[in-house]
Amino acid sequence: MNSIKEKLKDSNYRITGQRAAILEVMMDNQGKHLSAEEVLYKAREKMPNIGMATVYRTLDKLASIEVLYKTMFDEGRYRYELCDEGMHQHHHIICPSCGNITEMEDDLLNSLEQKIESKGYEIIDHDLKFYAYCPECRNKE
Amino acid sequence: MNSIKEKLKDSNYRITGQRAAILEVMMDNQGKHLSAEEVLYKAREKMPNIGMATVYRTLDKLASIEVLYKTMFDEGRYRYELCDEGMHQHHHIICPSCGNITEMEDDLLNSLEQKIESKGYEIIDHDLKFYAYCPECRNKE
DNA sequence: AGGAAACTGATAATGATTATCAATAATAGT
DNA sequence: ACTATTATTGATAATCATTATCAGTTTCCT
Repeated sequence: MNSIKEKLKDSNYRITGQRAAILEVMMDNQGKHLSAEEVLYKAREKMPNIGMATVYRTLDKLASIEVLYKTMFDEGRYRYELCDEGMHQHHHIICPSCGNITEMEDDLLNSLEQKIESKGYEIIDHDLKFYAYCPECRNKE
Repeated sequence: MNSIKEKLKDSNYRITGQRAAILEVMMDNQGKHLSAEEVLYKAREKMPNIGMATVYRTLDKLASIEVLYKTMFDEGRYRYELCDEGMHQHHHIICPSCGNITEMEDDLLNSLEQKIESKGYEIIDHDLKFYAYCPECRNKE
């Protein structure tokens, strides 16, 4: 939490009650992938008058300083998730039935990245998603 | 082209001038990833009165019968691309500078998919994207 | 040719996100 | 602590991509 505040200050961002509330929400929901709307409602439990524009602005700022990941899960809106310092490559498994998003760690992509870099590219990031019915949904049918 | 028309008929879809024009556009731009807006303008060169709703409807229908891929490239809108029968796993490399999208083929993910399936998931699809400066853009600086 | 059903274009509606702007609050320097 | 500077806020309007509506048109089967 303190290192996050340092990051904010380094970028000339101020630490406001609203930002603290949003950060709290993200920390309370570590490992989850929240939409801006979900963050708004959860943040209003802590600060009832917080506005939606503030939520969008804050989430984007936090993503720009790499405190949050901002990802589009093919449903037409972004979701935000707290960065996990320790985790290196983390991929997502999305269940088309219940919508649940599971994370998995694996360094398999390293060799592919080397291949791409050997062609002259400079890789910044990657994004790997699997669309797969989860064990729970498969059993329901 | 004929096999595509078969697919349309099998799904009770009619072959109209508009659909033929859109298919032509997609075939003229094989390997490219067009937004609905781009398809609209290109289709209007062949059929000036074609409406945007028709483009959206047709692209979605063609994606539903697996004639097109529909992918969201993290820019807030979908892009469409003609399916290539022969290609198995095809991934995308997106240059954040010029926006160009390159394709690559690689079957590396098979082993990861097996791992996921052994946990009880039923994989439907996957999506792997690399964000990387392309050789051309790297040289410009 | 005729008729059921699918399709079309124009337009309005939606949903997510972004821009605007006057009022407010956080920080640095005194 | 006080103040000036500047970032930030909430409300609202605007934007952008996409979807729904609907009356009129076209396709295609017989």
